[in-house]
Amino acid sequence: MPKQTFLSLPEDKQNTLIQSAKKEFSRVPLHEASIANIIKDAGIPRGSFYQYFEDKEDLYYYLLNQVAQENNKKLNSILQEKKGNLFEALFEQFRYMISLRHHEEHNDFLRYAFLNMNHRKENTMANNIYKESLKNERSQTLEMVDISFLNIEDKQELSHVIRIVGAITFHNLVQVFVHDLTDEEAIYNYEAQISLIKKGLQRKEVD
Amino acid sequence: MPKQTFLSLPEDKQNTLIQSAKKEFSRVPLHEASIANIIKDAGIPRGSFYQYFEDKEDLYYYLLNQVAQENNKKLNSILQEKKGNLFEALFEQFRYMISLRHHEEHNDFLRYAFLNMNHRKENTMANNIYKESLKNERSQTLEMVDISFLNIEDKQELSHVIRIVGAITFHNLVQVFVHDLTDEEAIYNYEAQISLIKKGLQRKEVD
DNA sequence: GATTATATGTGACACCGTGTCACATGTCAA
DNA sequence: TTGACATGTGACACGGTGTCACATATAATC
Repeated sequence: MPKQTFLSLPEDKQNTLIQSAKKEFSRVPLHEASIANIIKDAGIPRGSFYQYFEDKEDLYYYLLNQVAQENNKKLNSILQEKKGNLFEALFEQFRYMISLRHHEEHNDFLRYAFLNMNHRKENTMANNIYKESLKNERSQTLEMVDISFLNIEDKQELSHVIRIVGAITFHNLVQVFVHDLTDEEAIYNYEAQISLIKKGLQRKEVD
Repeated sequence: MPKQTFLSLPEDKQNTLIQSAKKEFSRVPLHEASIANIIKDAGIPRGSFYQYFEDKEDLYYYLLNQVAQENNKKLNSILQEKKGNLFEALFEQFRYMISLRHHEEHNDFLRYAFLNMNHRKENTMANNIYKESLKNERSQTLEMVDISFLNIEDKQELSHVIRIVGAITFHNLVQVFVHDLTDEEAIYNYEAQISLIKKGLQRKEVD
């Protein structure tokens, strides 16, 4: 998290730094990005940077979290629209996520995020839904899922469902960027996989 | 891949370097590991290192690939033992993977690998099964799966099944290390999730 | 065995990025 | 005006990387 010093900064100065940071994180993946470039672009001295953030990661995950919160809002609105049907909402959200590639609003920020997806980034993107689902904490998003669509006994099992679809969704998103899939290819694969887990991977006994 | 120079080295000199590398990669995650430490421990000059490997990653993925090949052999033998039943084989393999934590043979090498799992590491660990499944290349492992256990039309769909169970398996392995789960917790979660995707996530219509 | 060519070993060095610290400047209250 | 505290600043020490000119070994040819 940014230090208080940063949050007290006039908004335009915050934005300048954020823009420069996004620019750098869109140029190269996190581990290649340099604070030197960010402050040069933003025109602030090195010492100031460390008044605002702990380090490069601190700034990066602050930005990623902002993006994640936008996505989360989107997911919530889709879930509402789909009346709690998790699978339909997932498709819609997946389509939305891969469509973001074509807007250049976030430049290659998301692209590099997915190309170098790891546990921490995934958790940030998932907005801690994983954690909340485990601890049965109230989560606006989870509350909206209508479990009557799901083949589970109780709400407890929902956390496993969330982890399953989460893992598959992230895996597919990574594939999109790694293999530069077209929207059609990406959606085809994702639908194939979600369809499989919906109906079950195990062949039913022939009675 | 190591350069020819390294492969031509007398075996004991290769091993010294490999041991030092494993030591360093067990001390800290890849991005914090330093060539300086490895060569100091192995007692070889800096210039020599670059005769043998392109860089730190080159060495790291060479080691990870060795571990992956061992795991792959293990998986093959389990698949044979389980007569091609993918799900039973997965359980067994999962148990085996988490049991590795308790041997200190690989020290914390695997631990840091999973704590910082990303696309490239996952792909290396999966031994390119993903790729092979996509391109319908012959893969010893894939050939051993008896698809008559699976709810799929043709062999083509097997690639989606592999990606699904792969994504879930890796997700669970990462959780093991991130949350320091006990063997029991880890197995319980994994079984719950595999069981769900076997029978299907979607509630069957009540006729 | 002498000579040449080719491969491998070596470590000093230039380069670059990080995080810190002593000092400068601003803010605000007494 | 003064002092106390917060914030701004950039030079610097540190540590890591990859390279390059040179040294040494190995092999091949006469």
